[in-house]
Amino acid sequence: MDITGPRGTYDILPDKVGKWHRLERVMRQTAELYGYQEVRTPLFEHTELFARGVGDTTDIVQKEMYTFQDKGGRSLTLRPEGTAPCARAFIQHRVYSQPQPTKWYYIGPMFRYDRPQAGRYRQFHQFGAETFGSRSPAVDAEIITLMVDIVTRLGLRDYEVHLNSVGCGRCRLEYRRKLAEFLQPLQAELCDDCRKRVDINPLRIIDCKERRCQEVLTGLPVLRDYLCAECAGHFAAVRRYLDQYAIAYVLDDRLVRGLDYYTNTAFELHVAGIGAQSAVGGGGRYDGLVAACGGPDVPGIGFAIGMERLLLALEENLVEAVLPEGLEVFVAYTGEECEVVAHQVLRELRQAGIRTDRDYMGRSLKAQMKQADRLQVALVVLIGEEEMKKSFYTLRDMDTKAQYQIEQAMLVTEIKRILGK
RNA sequence: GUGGGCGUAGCUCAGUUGGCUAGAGCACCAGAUUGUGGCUCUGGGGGCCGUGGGUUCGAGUCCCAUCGCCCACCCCA
Repeated sequence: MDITGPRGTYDILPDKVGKWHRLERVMRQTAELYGYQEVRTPLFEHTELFARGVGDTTDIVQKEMYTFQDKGGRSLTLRPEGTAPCARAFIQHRVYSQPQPTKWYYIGPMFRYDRPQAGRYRQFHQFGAETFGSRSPAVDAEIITLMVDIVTRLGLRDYEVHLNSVGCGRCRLEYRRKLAEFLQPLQAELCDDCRKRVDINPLRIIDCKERRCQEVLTGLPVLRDYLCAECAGHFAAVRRYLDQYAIAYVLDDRLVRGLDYYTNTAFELHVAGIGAQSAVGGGGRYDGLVAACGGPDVPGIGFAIGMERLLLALEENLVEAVLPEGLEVFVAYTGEECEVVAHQVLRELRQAGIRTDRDYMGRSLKAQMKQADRLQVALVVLIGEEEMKKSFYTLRDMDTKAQYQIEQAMLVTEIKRILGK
């Protein structure tokens, strides 16, 4: 075998799928508890949407997108995140003309071309929630509360919520001046990336991970100190709402989102011990995004949770999986003549809503019993020559090993009775 | 894009200073008085030892390349 799945992808086989069902179920239930409704958008969009909606100075757009041309020559991109597609759908269907706010959630695969490592894949899954249409700080708090609620309901215990505010365009203008003043004499000491960022996107320098940069940057002015009165008030209100619910968080000066349409609140959910990629979730307010995508001036805020990372973090706290609906009855038979009858009985049981299977491997009766045992069925219907001759079926209880003859016409009724159906 | 580790049966792994038909456990299949499961016993199938070159009388074992996986940098979920 030399064909394998593409790099950075993986298969979720049946033995693991129960954990995913559980994740998805809790996420949906919790979001709906908060009044969010599911939205499903395409897995690919016009490349332009992400260039504008994510920002073309970001790593995502610059080097991580799966972009291709379709046969009509359009440039399309597999979605690297879920917010821009939501904004697009919000605008395209003029949802803003409905009563606001609009509260949506989504769940599904995202695609980024990046070197895989622990907790990082090229196709990965996100749960996300977005609220459009309200500037209220109570909404910021709600969205953070929802994120925390989901992970705690799933059993996550050791996590940290990081919180910051990046203000609005006006505050940042002021801050950028201060930042430029501060960086001016230090430029030569910054890393190559940061030297480029000085002009393109100076805010990104703040959270540069290069040790040298971090040393150079001690004493860097803190963005939060330059918030305008309105933004400072908004942030204070968000914090009050979080405190009211006793949602713990740590203020993080280095938590930044660099693009112009990201405003005010920014937050991330971190978990230690799942590898270098400790961010399990993150989000923030993006009051300029809808307008940037060609819509009206409608504010928004949202977050996304990386499901693979959450699963990693949950592994130790053992998530109980949703168990699949196992089989209830196995129809065993001997010989060709009985096979035809067994096939008919199989049909009748299934039509009666009883989860039933039979042998397709030409197994001996002994092997069929073994298979029935492996499948963990409660009952086996045995159809052999003797049963045929005397027109009955043998019904065996696999737990008690009790076995008795039953009139053929009574089989379905009897099985239903035993199974309590 | 950069660096490190690893690649032997379906799975988890052994495989001595390179030496005869490459092993174990689990799984799978078949038997153990011919119509019956879970335990036990016996037997069996299954491996281009990631791939391609090279060194050698001889390579799973050494060298080179390549691919893949894992981890880390960068970045993010």
